[in-house]
Amino acid sequence: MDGRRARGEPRRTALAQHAAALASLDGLGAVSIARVAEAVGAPKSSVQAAYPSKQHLQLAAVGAATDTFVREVIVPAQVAAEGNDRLKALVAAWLAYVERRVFPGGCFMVANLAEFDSHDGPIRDALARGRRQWLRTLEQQAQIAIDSGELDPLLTAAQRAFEIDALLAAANLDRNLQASDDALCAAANLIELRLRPPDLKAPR
Amino acid sequence: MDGRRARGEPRRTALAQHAAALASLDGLGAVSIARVAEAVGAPKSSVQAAYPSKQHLQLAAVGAATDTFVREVIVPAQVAAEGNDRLKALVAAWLAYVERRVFPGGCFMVANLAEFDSHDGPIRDALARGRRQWLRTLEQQAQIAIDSGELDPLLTAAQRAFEIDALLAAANLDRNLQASDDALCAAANLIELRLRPPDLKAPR
DNA sequence: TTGATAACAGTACGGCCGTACGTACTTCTA
DNA sequence: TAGAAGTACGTACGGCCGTACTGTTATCAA
Repeated sequence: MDGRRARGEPRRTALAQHAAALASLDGLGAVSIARVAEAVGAPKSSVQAAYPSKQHLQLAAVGAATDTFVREVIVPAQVAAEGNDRLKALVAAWLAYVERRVFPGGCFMVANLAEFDSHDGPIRDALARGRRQWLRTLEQQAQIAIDSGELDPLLTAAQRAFEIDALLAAANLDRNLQASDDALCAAANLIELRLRPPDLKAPR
Repeated sequence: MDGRRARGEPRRTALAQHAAALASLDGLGAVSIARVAEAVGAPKSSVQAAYPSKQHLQLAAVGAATDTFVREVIVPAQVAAEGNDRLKALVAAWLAYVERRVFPGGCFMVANLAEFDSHDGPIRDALARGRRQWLRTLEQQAQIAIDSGELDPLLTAAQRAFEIDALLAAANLDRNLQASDDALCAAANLIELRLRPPDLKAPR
């Protein structure tokens, strides 16, 4: 335990969180050392003291956003039973995390993946890793739901995960474009329909 | 007809197309006058002569991309009969347009909507307008398919359009992340499943 | 023919950015 | 106790960018 390093850590996490918030609005590319410094009320050189380069700061922002995502979406859904209930809980937690504006620009991942999907490098790797973990979480629960007969086996677990993520990302986009939460409700309804058990496929 | 203005138009369209290509890779925000000028081998001041400001150039890039999208996706699908066939043709044309790398970074709209969905202004408006047109095109054909019994009325036409667009956008993302066209095939399979007529819902 | 207009090219200025240093103070280590 | 390491701040430099300004040439209208 090094008190010298520990002393600077609160500032580092504050910087990373502010950087993540900025990135959710303007994209990681627009996160400059000067803007983050201004956001926390510190001189530019202090930010540089905490993170040796811009890329380090960007990576820290991705890390902070990933932690936030786990805390706000993954963890709350753990109270639900595995399978379809957990799947629906993950969806509900995701929509709530976007609606609550944990990040001012909606979902951090959705906002930044499109920007870096064509640039290889550590930032894209970090973003892609987070996305894969999220998809795997969905896929695991979908597999359980399929195995237990809660979900129609017409679609594989991977397809279920892909579909849910795609609908959520599109809902995030429409919410930001329309400046209204209606898109989130619409997506919730649509996903609910898609997650109905096989025997409810034709309700009447 | 003014020959002076007509003389400069090829250069303007060339600039807009190069700008759109750059934007599909790095985002519209990273499209600088200097980079576009270098891409076409002209001095910076010539680009400024063609477009009075950076924003005009960005708007022209959106316009050029919209035209390209219509030419490469909307028009080719018009040969299919209206309804489910047209819907499948639109999906196939979209996937082909991404796979052929008409834009080097995949779909121009997907790449830039996330960047501007939180910044109001003329650029966001232009992007949102293109998106709404695309969704309306899908919705119209979905409505025809529903009315003629080709699609399960469990989902509304708007939900069908939203779902198809979401799956395509996610496919574009995965294609870029994995640098492989498998994601496009997977999305094609999934959408094909989701567009099956009602009597094929349970094939066995 | 003359003057206006527009396509081009060159130059220059101010702004923001990332980064490299230099410095003072605190904390751990040898 | 001396030195290394980390935080924090100030300053300065070079680079890229957007834009303004000037000038040249070609076209159209009067």
